[in-house]
Amino acid sequence: MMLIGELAQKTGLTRDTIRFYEKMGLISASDRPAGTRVYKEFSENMMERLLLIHQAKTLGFTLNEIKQLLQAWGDHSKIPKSEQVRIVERKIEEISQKRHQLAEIESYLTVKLNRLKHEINR
Amino acid sequence: MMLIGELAQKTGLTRDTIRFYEKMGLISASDRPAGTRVYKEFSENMMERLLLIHQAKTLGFTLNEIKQLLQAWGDHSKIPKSEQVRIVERKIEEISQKRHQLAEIESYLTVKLNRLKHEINR
DNA sequence: GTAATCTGTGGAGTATACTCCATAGTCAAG
DNA sequence: CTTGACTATGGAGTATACTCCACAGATTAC
Repeated sequence: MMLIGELAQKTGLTRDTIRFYEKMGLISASDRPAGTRVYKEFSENMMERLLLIHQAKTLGFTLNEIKQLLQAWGDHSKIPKSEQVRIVERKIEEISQKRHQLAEIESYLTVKLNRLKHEINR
Repeated sequence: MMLIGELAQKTGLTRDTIRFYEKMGLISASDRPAGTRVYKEFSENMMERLLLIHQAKTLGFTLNEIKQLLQAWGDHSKIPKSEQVRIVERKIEEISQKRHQLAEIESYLTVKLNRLKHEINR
């Protein structure tokens, strides 16, 4: 368990971003009393979740999409298992599509690159 | 050559989005006089470019990143060829990273999926 | 025991990428 | 020759995802 500063340092995200994600319900924290106030404590699990969120974001998923996916495997999820399976299956399908698109763009860029190199050696 | 309505219909983007991209310099148009005003005409080339832009966006690239990339192969680009090569090479590298990340997330999801299915058949 | 650094809250502000609207000119169909 | 569907421009508004700030209490290092 760790406080927000340590979590920020370990994930490379800012405290504000982490608080934003917590308010959005992407991650959860437990309360730790501190005098008249309450600090928030985060688990290793939440640290890994943050890294996953960050990765998914750079791959073009929105926070709402990610949230829906994360809810599909919370043990206390109210979503029925069969529905959870459907959500995860759909996400895997989307990922496969994205990989296909990346391959397409990559080959497109490779052609461009070879043309450029050819122009240089002329 | 076509006007914006046809381009919108063919790419699935809205006119507003296309105008926004044009103002941003992602695509270009030629002028076609129409009385006291001027309409804009777009080539097949620009249509394909829009599809590429759309694809790149769903893969997590920002419009500014895409713009930089597109500028790297404009014939009238002021960027030296050697620099163009570097830009395209870097993009290809990023794409390869993204593919790696997608593979990671996919295997993560597949594990989750199997666990869920196992829980159902219990 | 006090200064520096941490913590939370609330709210305002910013960047990106659109999206909508009002106004007004253009053009093809009947 | 008018009506309906197209076009452009300028500017306001929206959704997403942060980012920053002021304030105030908590903790650590000296």
